[in-house]
Amino acid sequence: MSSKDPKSALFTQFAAVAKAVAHPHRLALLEQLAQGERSVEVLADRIRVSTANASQHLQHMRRAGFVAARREGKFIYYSLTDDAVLNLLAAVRRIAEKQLAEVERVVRSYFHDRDSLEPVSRMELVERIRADVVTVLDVRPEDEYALGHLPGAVNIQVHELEKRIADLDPAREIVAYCRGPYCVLSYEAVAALRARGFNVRRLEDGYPEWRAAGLPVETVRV
Amino acid sequence: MSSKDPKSALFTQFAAVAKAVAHPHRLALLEQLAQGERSVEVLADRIRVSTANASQHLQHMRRAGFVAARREGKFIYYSLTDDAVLNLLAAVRRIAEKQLAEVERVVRSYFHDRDSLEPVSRMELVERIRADVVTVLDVRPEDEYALGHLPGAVNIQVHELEKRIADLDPAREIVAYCRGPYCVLSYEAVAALRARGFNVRRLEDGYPEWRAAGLPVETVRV
DNA sequence: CGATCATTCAAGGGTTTCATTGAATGATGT
DNA sequence: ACATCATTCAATGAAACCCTTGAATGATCG
Repeated sequence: MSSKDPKSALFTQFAAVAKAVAHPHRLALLEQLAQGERSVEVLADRIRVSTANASQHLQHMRRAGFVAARREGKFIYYSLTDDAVLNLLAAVRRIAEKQLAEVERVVRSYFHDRDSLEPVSRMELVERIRADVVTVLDVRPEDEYALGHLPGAVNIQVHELEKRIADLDPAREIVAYCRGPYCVLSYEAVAALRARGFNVRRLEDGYPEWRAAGLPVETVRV
Repeated sequence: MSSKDPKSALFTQFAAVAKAVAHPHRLALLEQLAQGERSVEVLADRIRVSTANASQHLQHMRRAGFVAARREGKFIYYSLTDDAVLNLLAAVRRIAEKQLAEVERVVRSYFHDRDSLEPVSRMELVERIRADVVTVLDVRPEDEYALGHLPGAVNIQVHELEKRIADLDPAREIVAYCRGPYCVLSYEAVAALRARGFNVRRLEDGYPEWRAAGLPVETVRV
């Protein structure tokens, strides 16, 4: 490792960083961690892998400096150490979107008819929140909402939309958001609410990108 | 591959993109390609691997959409398909610099005393070129210079500096640049010229970053 | 056409990575 | 102290990756 010439030693280090994001499970873990701190068990459960497996991947990323572990009681909470990791993920996504036909295909078949949903940009949403002309809808699970959400956002999960439809003002435009650009939940919410006649659009990205952009967030007090 | 659920299919695609940069040789190839088009043999020679091996890595990256191949005569020239790849590399570098102590150590021991060299930012150099108060010095090999260089740059390689020292005006400040932030050549040039009493600094990045930033470049006519 | 050269292909063996399993660790609560 | 629970460790086998070697391809040139 350090017996090679310095130039290739550097490339070896850079490659180690890239390897840390070069596995589907690790990307899934990072997406979860971008929402906030999580215990190993919760993470393993969310991405549907065994606890031991999740633990191994997390340690791999800890060695690369991507995540940090904190013990509290009998749980160990992992979190991102640096928002630069989000930039790396964004760079990977951008290339994948542009260059892999396969991604386009998957996205289209999964997020049916993406274009018709006309996503709202972050800046546009900032304006509309200030002008108080939109209802911001957070469709993530309650615990993620509690760890942080957009200012004034209402938290209703997709499967509860029908039950709590009365909480939404049909006269106001709604902007729904979720975990990130590839999170399904907000697509589903938009589809469901449109079927009910609401004027609703998606935010282009999700909560982590909003926070990383330095825009204000709220948390639920415990 | 496509039998899995769409979410993990997406992550698999993203991981494939990351894997394309997750090997030291591939990173080295990309650094070379960032300078411009190159044939397989030249690339293999530059990074000191066998032709077959270089060919394999190049094909790996072609499958990922990073590079394109063009046949001309009996040579096949590879080139970057997209400047977004440079963003990805920059994101990897930034994380490595920030989080891997090892990188810092290697950089320090190799690029002795980096800080004392006070790099010049791109914007600062643009100003100084416009004011015509600097000599811009390109220390890369002649063929890379020919493919593209900063406006008005003089091309002198490090091993020829002594011979051509008369070509440089000792009264003007010199800004040296090279292939990229981790290219040794410009460090060596700065050290050599300082020893001769010149007022000389490095450009913070290199030619590829300059071009990717949309700044003007010149090429040598054939 | 036949020779030559750059590149790619195909097969091999060696190494690394990955998921699973069951045991070990370390903190909590009785 | 003992039982419990979350996490990590260690070992195993399977799969993926990587480099080398030698043959195949496809273009140029005599």
